[in-house]
Amino acid sequence: MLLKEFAHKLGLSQTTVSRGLNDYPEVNPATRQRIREAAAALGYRPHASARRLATGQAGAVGLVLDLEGEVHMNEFLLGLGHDMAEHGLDILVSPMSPLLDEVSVYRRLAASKRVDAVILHSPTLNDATARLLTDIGLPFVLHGRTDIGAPVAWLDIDNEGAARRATQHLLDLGHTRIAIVNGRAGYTFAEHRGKGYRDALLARGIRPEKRFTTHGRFSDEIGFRFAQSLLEQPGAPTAFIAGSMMSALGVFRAIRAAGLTLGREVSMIAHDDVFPFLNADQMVPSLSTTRSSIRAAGARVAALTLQLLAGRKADDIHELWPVELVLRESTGPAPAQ
Amino acid sequence: MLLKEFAHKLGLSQTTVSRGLNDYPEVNPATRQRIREAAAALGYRPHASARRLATGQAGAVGLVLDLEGEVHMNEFLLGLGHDMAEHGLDILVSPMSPLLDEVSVYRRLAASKRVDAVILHSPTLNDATARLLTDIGLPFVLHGRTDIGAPVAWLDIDNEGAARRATQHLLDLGHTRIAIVNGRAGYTFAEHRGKGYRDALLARGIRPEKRFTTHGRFSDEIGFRFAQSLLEQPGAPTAFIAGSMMSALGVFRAIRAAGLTLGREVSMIAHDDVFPFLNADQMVPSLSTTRSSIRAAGARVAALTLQLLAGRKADDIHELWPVELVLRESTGPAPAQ
DNA sequence: GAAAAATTTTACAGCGCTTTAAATTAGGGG
DNA sequence: CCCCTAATTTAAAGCGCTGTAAAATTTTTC
Repeated sequence: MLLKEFAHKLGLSQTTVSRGLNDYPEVNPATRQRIREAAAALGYRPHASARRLATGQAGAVGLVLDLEGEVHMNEFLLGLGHDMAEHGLDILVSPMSPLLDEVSVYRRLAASKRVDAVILHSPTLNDATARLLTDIGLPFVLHGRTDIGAPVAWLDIDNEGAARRATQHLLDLGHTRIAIVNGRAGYTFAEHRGKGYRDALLARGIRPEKRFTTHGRFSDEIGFRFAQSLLEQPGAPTAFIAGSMMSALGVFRAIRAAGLTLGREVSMIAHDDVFPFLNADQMVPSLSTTRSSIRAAGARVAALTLQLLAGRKADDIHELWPVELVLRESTGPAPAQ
Repeated sequence: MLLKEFAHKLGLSQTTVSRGLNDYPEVNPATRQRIREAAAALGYRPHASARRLATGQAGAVGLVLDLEGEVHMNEFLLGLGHDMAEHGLDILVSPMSPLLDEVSVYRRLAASKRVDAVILHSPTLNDATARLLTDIGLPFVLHGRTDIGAPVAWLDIDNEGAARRATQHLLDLGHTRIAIVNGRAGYTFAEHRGKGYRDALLARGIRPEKRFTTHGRFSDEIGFRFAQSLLEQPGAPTAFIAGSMMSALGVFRAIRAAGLTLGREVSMIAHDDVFPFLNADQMVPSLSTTRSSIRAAGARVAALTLQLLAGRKADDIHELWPVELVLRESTGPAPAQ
């Protein structure tokens, strides 16, 4: 049904109906009520494209995803969804494939005014995409952080602090050879975690060994290979920090394959983004983790995006979330030499 | 930049430029070429909303996702993305949250003409959403199958055949007590798998035992609990069929926890949707699987959706993909009594 | 070089909505 | 009961593009 017909049925002009639905103050409350009810009853909804053309707003936010080997996006999306739906904003997803050029994807979104803002994730320390969007003038909210010498709205978790605390805790337990399965080099979260890890070691006078760090996408396989190769070396680590639950599974597998027991001969702390299908608490032994809900982050990013669109300055939108350290059975005192 | 300005720069009329970009035959090839190049060089893109309003096409497909505990969607999206991007179609994702009502989400998409079609996944045997969309008249392509007594465009994998062959293979190896971690009851894929499993057993004169089947969302935890409880019972199963790699992880963990060896005392075949972060081939022992790439399915669903929008009859769009059985180390002869 | 075909242009009517400006109605005060 | 102001409602002008119609121009054909 179109506005014309709907308004006619109500015996009102199109203008009044439109205003009634769009919270214009000059509409008689009783009239507004009547319009609202009729819209719900008859299922009238303004034609999205017409509305967008008239208002000049796209009514959508973009999400350009590099999903290859990505496991977090589901949860993030789940968080994002509710607020966006509530405000009538569409989420427009552009999965990147190796064949697509990221720059042109963004330029297309911007030039054709398909989105009002974009949500960015997994930035590098000096993120090219963030710079591009700044140049284009397309507003964006970053899940993570980057330093591009320009105002950026962001929400990030304290990866550095999380890694530092995890490392400190392992040190407190007497571990001195601690290995870390980190994310891909260059990405802010991975660099921050690396810094927290190294700083904690250095603070205790331990020089980080290069062989104790690996970088890569989070997968069972990479965790397994890294841990397996280390565990068969002399001077093997007695503790691992895993960047994700996926890597933790692999490390766990390698520990077991080496005939060792997690929580006794070898300790591990994993970073847990809180996936419903992989529960650190339910594992045997249960897994100590640095925990931060990526779903909650998604929900908050949605709210921040709405604020950005409502006019709040990007420079004013910065949130750093603390990460909790949850100790369970996978961490124990370092074995005696 | 708007059409008016762009056309002016080219010294052409808006009509010619519009036609040039939209493949009208009456445009001189040389002119068309010039328009194309200028558009690329100057970054001109028609205003999406204006175009949509004028053409009456939404230029987008909807994806209403129940992401809770869902792990497949990433891969599916990745498959979907390329073709959609190539045809300039947006993917509009509506993550469902418990607070949102699915019916109203679809009605909203339809009434406001936000999408030209919808992609549905994980249907039940007689899917309410499919019926709703049929009633509303919103075209859709189903990833999976349902029987609603009306034409439905679908692409599905042969879940029944996959489960049957997996079960048969285990029977061939001498297993008679075979347990299955199935998906949520009522969902077509789970029912089909259940049927394949039971038929294979019955064909060998074995009555399926109720305790050997569990239904639920795919997670490490459910696999673990189910397998653990069965393995400590008398007459424990000697083989498992896991509905997903996630459940397989849990079953594997329970087998190990029971002091048994996968591939020797206990066999397992898992269904593998081919996730980059969880590789059946790389596990120790490597996992026998029924395999079907969900990413490939996504890519094909995109193509089918485009065909549907191009006018192909829904009734004419049915694809059933075979599932391959890949034998690796996790399956072996049933242990002697 | 005229006729026919191909290409481009002008002109404009929408697409369905929002929003500005103008008109109408209602509410008070005198 | 009329006038003035405030509260509501309405008519009409876009938003930027596509697509139809008809005229104008260029190119091709014989």
